[in-house]
Amino acid sequence: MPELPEIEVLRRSLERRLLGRRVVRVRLRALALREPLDRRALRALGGARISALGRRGKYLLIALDDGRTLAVHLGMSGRLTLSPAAAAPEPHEHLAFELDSGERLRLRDPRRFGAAFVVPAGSLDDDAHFAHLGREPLGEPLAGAELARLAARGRGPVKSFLMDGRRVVGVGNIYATEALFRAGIRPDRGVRRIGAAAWERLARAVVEVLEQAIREGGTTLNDFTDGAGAPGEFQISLAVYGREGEACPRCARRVRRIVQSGRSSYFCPRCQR
DNA sequence: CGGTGGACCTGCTGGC
DNA sequence: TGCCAGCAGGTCCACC
Repeated sequence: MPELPEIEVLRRSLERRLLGRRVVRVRLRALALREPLDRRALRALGGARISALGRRGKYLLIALDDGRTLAVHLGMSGRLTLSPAAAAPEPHEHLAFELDSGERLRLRDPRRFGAAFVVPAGSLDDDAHFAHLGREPLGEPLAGAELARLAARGRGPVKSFLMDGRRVVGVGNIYATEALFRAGIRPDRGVRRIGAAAWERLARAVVEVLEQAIREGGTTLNDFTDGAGAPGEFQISLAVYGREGEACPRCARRVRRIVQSGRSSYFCPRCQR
């Protein structure tokens, strides 16, 4: 479900309401998400105060004032919301943190592809979850030459390359698809057959599509919301993702769908080569 | 080393 | 109306 823009929207929406809050109590209702939950380490967050909210790729990083970090990944179906502690647990609410504000930060995840774990003080860079993650595409904006360099020893289709978190983080199926449309590149084109100009267009398209999606509150296809429960609006701006058979917004040709590595790709056969 | 395909889960939808 | 195949925003690992 959530790619970089959704996690960034979530981070910003939770930041104001979580900073300075103390964790009063930790509630665990599941043994594992995509990996076992470390009950002892999670429970031991009780008493700590939240000092910062960060993000690395698709991981939300909740920093505590003693240096520990609570890392949360939403997988495909995860949601993280803040609501009054008195409200009953919601379906698939596997993990929750009661705060001194009288609210509860709730992690729901029907498919349990997400993750939640505690990173000890000072070891964020060493943690195996983050060790091999690639470059953040925003901040210092991604450049075409850099994409070309990252792909230099690779083969295979450009869409798989874009979605490979060891190269560039945060770009999933929706935003890889949309960036390729904006850059005019077919998702099944091999990285070996992409020239400098196309890499430049692609780098710019990735940055633009991610930034626009953040501005528009993320993409809500089914159930994404920010920390307050508000849906995003970028789904209105999707040019081709999920639009098989519809008219290309640029040339009105029918959008095609193909399957690559088991994932759907959508593209315009006229605008993308 | 790099790339692919399957596994991990539950829930919803669309076609019959 | 009801059932079920197919599909879903991600990641990891075994295998070639």
